[in-house]
Amino acid sequence: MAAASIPITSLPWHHSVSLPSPTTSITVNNDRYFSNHPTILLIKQCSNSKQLKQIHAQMLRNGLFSDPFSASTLVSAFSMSSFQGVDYAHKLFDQIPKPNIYTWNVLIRAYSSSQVPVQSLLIFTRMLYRCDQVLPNKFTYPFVIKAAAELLDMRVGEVLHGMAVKMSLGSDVFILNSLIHFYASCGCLDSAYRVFLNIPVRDVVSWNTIITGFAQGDRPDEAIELFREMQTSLKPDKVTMMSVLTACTKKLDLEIGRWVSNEPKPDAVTFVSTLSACAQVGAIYMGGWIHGYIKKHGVKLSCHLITSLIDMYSKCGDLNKALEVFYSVDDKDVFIWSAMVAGLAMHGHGRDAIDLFKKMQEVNVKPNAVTFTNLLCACSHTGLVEEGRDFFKKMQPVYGVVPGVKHYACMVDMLGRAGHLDEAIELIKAMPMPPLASVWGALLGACKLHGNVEVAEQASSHLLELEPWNHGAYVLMSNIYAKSGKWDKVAMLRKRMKYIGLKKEPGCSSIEVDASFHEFVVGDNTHPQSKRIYAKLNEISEKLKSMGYEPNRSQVLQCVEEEDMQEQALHLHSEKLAIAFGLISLKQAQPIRIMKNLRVCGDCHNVAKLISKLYNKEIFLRDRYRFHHFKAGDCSCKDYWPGSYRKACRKLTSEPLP
DNA sequence: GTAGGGTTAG
Repeated sequence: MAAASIPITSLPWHHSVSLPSPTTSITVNNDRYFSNHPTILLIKQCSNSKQLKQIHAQMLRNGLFSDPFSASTLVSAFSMSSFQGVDYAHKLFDQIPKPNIYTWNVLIRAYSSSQVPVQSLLIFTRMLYRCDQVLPNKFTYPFVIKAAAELLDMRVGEVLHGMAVKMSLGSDVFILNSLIHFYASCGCLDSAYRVFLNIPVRDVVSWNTIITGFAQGDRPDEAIELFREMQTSLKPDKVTMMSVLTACTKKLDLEIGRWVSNEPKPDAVTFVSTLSACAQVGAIYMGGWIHGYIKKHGVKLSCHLITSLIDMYSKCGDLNKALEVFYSVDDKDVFIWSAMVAGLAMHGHGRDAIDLFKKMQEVNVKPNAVTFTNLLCACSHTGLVEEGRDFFKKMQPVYGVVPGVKHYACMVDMLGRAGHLDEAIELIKAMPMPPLASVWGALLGACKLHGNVEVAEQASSHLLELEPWNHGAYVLMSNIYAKSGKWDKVAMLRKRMKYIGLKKEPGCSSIEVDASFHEFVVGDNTHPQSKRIYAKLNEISEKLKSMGYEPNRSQVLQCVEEEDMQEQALHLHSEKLAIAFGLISLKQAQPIRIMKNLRVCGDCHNVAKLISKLYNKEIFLRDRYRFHHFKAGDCSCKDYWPGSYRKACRKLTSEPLP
């Protein structure tokens, strides 16, 4: 068969595209397969249905449509786009003589989240009655159960539940999670909870689903209780926090409702738990609203509540508000002082944190272990090594606080970051307790900063021994290898990660605009305002170039070879998208507040500094470890955090010792 | 060699 060359002018990436023709074919189980990967790649690159339709026409002409794999890929591609796309996918599906289970599932999935979820169920029954040896599998059930949940059809859901069990799929966690969602949607929280309890190994989604169920079903106390229980075995994620936030809001609503009907007012405990959820997700609007409510209704400000407020404002990026609350109280206990030290620390005001610590002693409040963790953290984040060493040394003899693992981790972090790797290692060796993962993690982080491969290898092997599932360790290690050009080792690590099923946590940034959250991942184009965002990014990029800015390529630590590809990867980091969105959607006087789940990369850090100057805009960026406050071209971290440790070290050594 | 894929919130 000769290659057919057809111009598809509307495809953006080429002026003309040749569809590959099948060059080889083999027969397996009476089915003929063609080797045609390029077609599939082509389909996967399509961004709209017009392009897909053109490819479909071509496939029909050169016989590729009779290849089940190509055809099902096409159906899948159509079903991904809008509702019209699903409709078209359905028509296409009907033209396939013997669809395989994957193709069935594709269509069922597409309908399950469409405007007509009932179609999912209809196609499912069609599949059952066709009797051509295609049976539903573990991928089918989550979709049909989802459709039943959408339709709130109790009977259908129960039947599906029974079928899945009969097919020995009764312990598949995906199916069971879907069932929890189904029963909860139908208002049968007890059935949902029973399913939840029967899951052999519960994952984050299981917990999230049941927590959400209770939160939305007006049983917020149970939701919050489950959230507490969850934390003993699993790390909550973004979805968990949103669900907990819902639960807290509900609780507050219920409390207010009860208060209106002359029952006891919402108490401080309610506010403490709600504020803590706000702090964790960075919901400053909601947090501020609660603070307003507290003031308006004269809720008694206990030390606990004050601590929560300070913590919330600090973690949401409003240090001034946190300080305002702090100074408005006369009688402060050790928790309030410690929270304020932590707030100053995470915003990079190490000196102020130390001053506060001194003031605390002047008024005779005795520091505890938490105070010292925060204090050492402050020293570490600002590079105050001498001070940190001194406090650590005095902890036990002067203040009577025995250093714990956390304090050692802080010290290792501080020393390592400042370049004293040997001293950090000596400290680990001298630890009276076994070093936990946090200690090795700190050492590994320092190795990344200083490009020390040998120590990094040791640290990561200790870390992975303790936490084999820690993908952060793999990513750090592979970045260290990449930085020193050891691409073979990078490849080996990626292979191993894949082998044990670990995935890199995708970078994700969120921004709160008028009380609603907007999230971005790398290269995200799913936001409704996506076009405007990218236009803004281009504008920024032009302006920065004219200022003489060059992207910092060492930040792209994947094996990307082409130069402009690298620039693109940098260009599309989630924090940049969020900043661009902030620029177009906030008023001039409003600062941009962004939260990132990972650490900010050096290039984004530079760009943020430049943008703060260029657009005269304050930017608060909370990353995994701390805050960066960008203003007039500078950052509150004084560049000590991401990459420029040398500068900070030089600054340190030139300063007189205390 | 003949593959691929799922659940939770707003």
